[in-house]
Amino acid sequence: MNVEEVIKTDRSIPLKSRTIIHFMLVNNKINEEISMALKPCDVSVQQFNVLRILRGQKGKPANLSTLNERMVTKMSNTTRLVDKLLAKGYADRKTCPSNRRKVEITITKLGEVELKKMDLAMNQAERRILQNFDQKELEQLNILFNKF
Amino acid sequence: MNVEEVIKTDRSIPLKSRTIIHFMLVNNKINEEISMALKPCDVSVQQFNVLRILRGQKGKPANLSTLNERMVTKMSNTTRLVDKLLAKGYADRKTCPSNRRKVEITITKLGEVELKKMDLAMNQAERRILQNFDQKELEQLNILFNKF
DNA sequence: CATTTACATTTGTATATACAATTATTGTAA
DNA sequence: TTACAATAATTGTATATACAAATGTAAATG
Repeated sequence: MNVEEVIKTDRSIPLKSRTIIHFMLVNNKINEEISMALKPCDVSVQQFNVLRILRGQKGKPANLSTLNERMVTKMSNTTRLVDKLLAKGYADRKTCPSNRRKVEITITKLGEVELKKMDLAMNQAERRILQNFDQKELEQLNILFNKF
Repeated sequence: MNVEEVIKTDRSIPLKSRTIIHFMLVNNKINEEISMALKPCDVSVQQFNVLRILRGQKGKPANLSTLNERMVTKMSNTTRLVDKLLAKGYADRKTCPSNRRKVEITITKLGEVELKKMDLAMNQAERRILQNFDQKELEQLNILFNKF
């Protein structure tokens, strides 16, 4: 992927600007791959993400603030995101008996079954996205990402 | 930035998955910085991007498909994006005389003045985002990004 | 030269997201 | 124990984005 070629410019871009633009271009590609992979499962990346968190709870219910805290991309409306999962029957929501301000969200059996399929699709997408990287380069990437 | 800490998990994540999640976390941070930087200028990243392209045309008008082609993040509605720039008086739009299907978009004097301010804000954001990187690391990043 | 096809942009519509305001519940201090 | 503040979630609203359909213009074809 050549930056100058993709955005069709013939001028040279300062290294810092170029790095940011380059990053954004990669981001577009990754998003495309992932949403394409999850499309047959009929969930968004965010929904997939929340399901994974719920599964990680191992039965222990999660409330909205916990979900928000653990989400990769925080968004201002976790309520409505969970609404979608309820509508699909992938999650269950009830008010917390000990503190009725809170809410208890769990993944359903169906949610777990579907999540397995999503995992598969996601793994394939990850392999496609990172197909040109060897182990050492991936580690290098992670080290560099730590500096952000 | 430690992935496991940010998403609050205690399990170890496979390297490929970790890389993707790490990337997304960095993306969030970059987006936050940039939209914060551009907020006082009252434009979105996309609008800023289009203004830069228009300036790059050096007077030569651009049509919508050209803009779309050169935008870092392609989006399905360049018409309405340009509408916003017109409303702010940053751009000008007229139908192309030689081919009335096309449209000629140019940056206005005011647009150029404001874009200068945005450049400044953007440069500061870029410096903040990349403050922990030295020249060599930036080059390394760009090389690795090429592999996506 | 009438008809079809291709092109460039715009509009409609559904969904997503950001941000602020509101509701409901609990905790706390006078 | 009443009033006030803090917490947790929900709702309203404005804006953003994705995707498809529609509009208007030009080119090509018979």
